[in-house]
Amino acid sequence: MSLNKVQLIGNVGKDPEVRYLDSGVAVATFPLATTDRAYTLANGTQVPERTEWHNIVLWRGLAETAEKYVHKGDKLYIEGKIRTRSYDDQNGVKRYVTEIFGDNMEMLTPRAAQPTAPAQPQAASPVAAAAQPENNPSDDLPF
Amino acid sequence: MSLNKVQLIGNVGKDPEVRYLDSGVAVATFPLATTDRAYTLANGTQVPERTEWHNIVLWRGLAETAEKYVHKGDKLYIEGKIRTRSYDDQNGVKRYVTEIFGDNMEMLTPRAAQPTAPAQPQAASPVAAAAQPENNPSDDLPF
Amino acid sequence: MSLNKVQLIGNVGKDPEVRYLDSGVAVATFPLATTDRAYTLANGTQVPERTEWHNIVLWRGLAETAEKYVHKGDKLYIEGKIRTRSYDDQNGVKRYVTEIFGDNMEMLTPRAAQPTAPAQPQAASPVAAAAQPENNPSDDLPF
Amino acid sequence: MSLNKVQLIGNVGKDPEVRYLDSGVAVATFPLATTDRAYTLANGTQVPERTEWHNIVLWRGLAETAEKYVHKGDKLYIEGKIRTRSYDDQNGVKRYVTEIFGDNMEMLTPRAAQPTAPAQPQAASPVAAAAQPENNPSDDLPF
DNA sequence: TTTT
DNA sequence: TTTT
Repeated sequence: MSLNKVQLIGNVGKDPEVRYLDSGVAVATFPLATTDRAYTLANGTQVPERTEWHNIVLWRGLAETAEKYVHKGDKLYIEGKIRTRSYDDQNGVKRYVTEIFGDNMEMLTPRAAQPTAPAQPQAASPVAAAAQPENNPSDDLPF
Repeated sequence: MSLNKVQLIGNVGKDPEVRYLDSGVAVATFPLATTDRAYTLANGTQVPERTEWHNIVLWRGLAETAEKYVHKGDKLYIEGKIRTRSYDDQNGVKRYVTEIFGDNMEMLTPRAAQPTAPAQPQAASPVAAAAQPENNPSDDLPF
Repeated sequence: MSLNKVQLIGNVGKDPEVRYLDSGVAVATFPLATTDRAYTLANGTQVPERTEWHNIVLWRGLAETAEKYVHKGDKLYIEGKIRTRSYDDQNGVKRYVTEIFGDNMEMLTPRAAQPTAPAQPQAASPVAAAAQPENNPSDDLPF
Repeated sequence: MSLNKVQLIGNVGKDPEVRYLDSGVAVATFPLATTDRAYTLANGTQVPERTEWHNIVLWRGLAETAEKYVHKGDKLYIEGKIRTRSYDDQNGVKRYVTEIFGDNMEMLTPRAAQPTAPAQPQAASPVAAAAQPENNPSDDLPF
């Protein structure tokens, strides 16, 4: 009885940072920018272009794909959910950060010619992947 | 070349607060809860139910519709975009809040029998509305 | 590098028909209606309400959930992909039918009070389900 | 109480065909291909890549944008609704065709360097556009 | 602060 | 063939 879905097409602001939890689970994080075009209102007001930065978080297989194939400047499609997390800052004040937990990603930047794939029959293209059941948190994940 | 889209189905946490800007533009805000069901991982870990609260912001016609028809507890479909806004807290520290600017809303809670509509020819049902072109910010909006 | 996504909120036109393939895989089909409201154009033209019927196809776990819990008249959220299939009609003429292969479903019609669940520890609610990896076709599926 | 939404990222199969109704309203049609990757089932079955062709229909401003900027081979994001239409074939048999009425489009193929825009300050980029209220049918539209 |  |  609930839906929490986000879809973004934007540009990667920095190369992904990938860390591995003790369990071996990969987590990738990077910023993604979406930009609203400038436009002019009926009353003549000019609303300037505006860029929104999204904190993308990917897990497991998607994180590993991002580590290998996603780079600063790439255009990506990301589908996932909104997740707000709280933490205490250095002054002990509770802070909130909103992240997008991606469960589907499509790379929209054409790749340079791939090196001929060495003998990996019927392997699906690695540059896109839907979250597998393993995109579930496990004990040592912070949620 | 950009997409910033959010779709939520959830429950309204509080009656909308509606204010009117000097220009007469209505702005409605209210919290919406989406809930991920509990589930059990392959390894037996139980991940509990988790509720995410979204700060919904509606403008103009949608805000007026919300003022009239949206109530605490209602189930809603909201479509819109993610928007992060910063402000200085009472200590002058920069804070961020992420909001969902809705541009489409569908009310999913069946209404009690409506009083027979008194002579209002061809008026579309008011309980759902897509943002009109006027869902644009105007000078006195804070962005 | 591709996206084919459909999201529907509508009403079930008939109880689902469920069949089981030789492999034991369940397939459910039913029609779902979405309705565009009537509205009046700027030039005064009245565009009447219009209902679109979608052919929903669910596989495996989702089909079994539909068999148990989905009924004519229910309001559903369905997420999936568009799939066009061809067949030869009785005159040997090629015909096309477009279906929605659902991979996520949320039941939006509140259920009558459920009988108290008899001892089924930590089972997630059955009335909503995301496609599991097994929502993949198998040999004896017609695609 | 209803949602009929389609989102596609795919490649344009042919240059758009654009016609103008007597009212001056532009209508563009073209095929768009989305492709599911090949994959291998747990049981070893190989499911081959599969391409789905979608009949895209754009109206008014979007149609004019498509006429100017969309070409065979381009990658597009299209958002819209599913619409099934019937017609009688040459034998008087009723046939159905499912189309996607787009109301939002983003061009994902980077354009060659644009000729320097001749003095048109603050004009929004023309290569993307959301349907305006005028994306409504008018009397002389076939629906 | 909602709902199941 | 649903629903408001």
